[in-house]
Amino acid sequence: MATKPKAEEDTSVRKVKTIESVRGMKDILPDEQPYFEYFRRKAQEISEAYSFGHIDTPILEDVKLFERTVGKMTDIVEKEMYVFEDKGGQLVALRPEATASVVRAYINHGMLNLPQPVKLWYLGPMYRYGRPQSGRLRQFYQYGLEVIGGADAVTDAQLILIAVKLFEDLGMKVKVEINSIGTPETRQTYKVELVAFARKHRKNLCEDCQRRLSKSPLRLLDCKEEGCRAVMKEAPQIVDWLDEASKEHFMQLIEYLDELSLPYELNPHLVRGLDYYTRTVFEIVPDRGDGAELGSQSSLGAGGRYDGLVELMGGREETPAVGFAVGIERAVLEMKRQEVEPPALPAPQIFFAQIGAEARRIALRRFEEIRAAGLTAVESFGKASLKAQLETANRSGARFTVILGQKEVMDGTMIVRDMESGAQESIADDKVVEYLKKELK
RNA sequence: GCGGCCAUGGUGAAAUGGUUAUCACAUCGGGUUGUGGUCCCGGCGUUACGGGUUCGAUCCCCGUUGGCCGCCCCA
Repeated sequence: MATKPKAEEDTSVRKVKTIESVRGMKDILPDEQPYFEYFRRKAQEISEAYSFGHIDTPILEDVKLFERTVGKMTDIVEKEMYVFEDKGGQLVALRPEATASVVRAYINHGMLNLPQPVKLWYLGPMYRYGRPQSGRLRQFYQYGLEVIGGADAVTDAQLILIAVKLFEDLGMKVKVEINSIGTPETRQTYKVELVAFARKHRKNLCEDCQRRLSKSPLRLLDCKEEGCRAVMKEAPQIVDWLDEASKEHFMQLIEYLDELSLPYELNPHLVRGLDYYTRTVFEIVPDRGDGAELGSQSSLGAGGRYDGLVELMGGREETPAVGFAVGIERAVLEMKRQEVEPPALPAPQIFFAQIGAEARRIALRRFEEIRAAGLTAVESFGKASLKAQLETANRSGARFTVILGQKEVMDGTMIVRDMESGAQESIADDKVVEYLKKELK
């Protein structure tokens, strides 16, 4: 007892420094989880409804996996990948996307011997080391679907339909933009053509586009500068350079979409940043009505066909595939913007309050009995005063509060309080569950 | 990776080169014996971190870190 603390010493004690989360990584707290859970639930429902199998792949992969698939020269691999050497000296990467892993799994597990096409869905965190912004984090969640082993445009059409339906199921308004970028070969010849065209108008292009000319000419197409847009309007369009088969495929896709009465926008300027895409590419963007300006991180989901990827990875030749992925944080941001309310958990039926040590001990057991009877119940056993407990009960929205105090323990009763009217009744403790069930009907 | 804006309690704000940094909401506790949604009272911050200028800095300067916006890129 005799210690006499609180002297000069105490004031000199330095507070321990807090540790912040790592840049671009954020906590998703309970009050935001309803949005994420709502998304996850709807994503799982639709995946299962269209008979996709669930797959989880490792977060860590061999660096070569992404260099080979996403493309060594892409920004994602070149600048944005978390790469490090593990203790065994292997170069590993935090996955920046999941398609490569899914295809690897398809090959590794001999899924080519399964009935084709193989349909898989996944959901999990991805990692890209970029400058964080709203809608762009270094760790972010993606949900995606892959259909491997299906060549027909009907597959593309159905996948686009699923993508749109998912957002509609979530109560959101979205638009879909589509384009075809043909094969790597046709893309190459088109690039040459496009560069030739752009050079002729070089003086009208912005500084960035001057650079893009040599670095990533396809990006000229979606520059937002007015001058560039004017020039690009006249530019050759990739659809006119498609090989016959790709053109045919694209036409079929459009027919299927028309058949589905699924609205879409042809966007000849839509291109993709990952090397593996072929033919169909599409993007899901919010539909906020009357040409409202969309921010730069507005794309909610994107996908396309990647016919060459399986072979590139060492799988069987000519295994066509399509897929798409959704950025869940972006979807959540857009849900909030469109004022979509995720379903809230229903309020509990019962709050259980106790007064005194003896009552608390028994309360613990009685509480389990109530739950076992199928009623939803909450408590705050850590609180002592009845006042504090009733405050908590009130906030919980519980319909009834069951009160067990010293007196009730002696009588073998419990008090049941109707939280709306404030009316209370004393009930024999073996009749309480029955009573509550009747009242809650 | 480049450019710009910003940084005050859990949240949203206010204030000043100088005694105990203001308010609201949230939260916790209390308003005597076991009772909520109203009311009253109280607790909760070394003004992001580090350095500098100054007799003195939350306020001025520099750096760091983080957030936001645009670019790049992408989901």
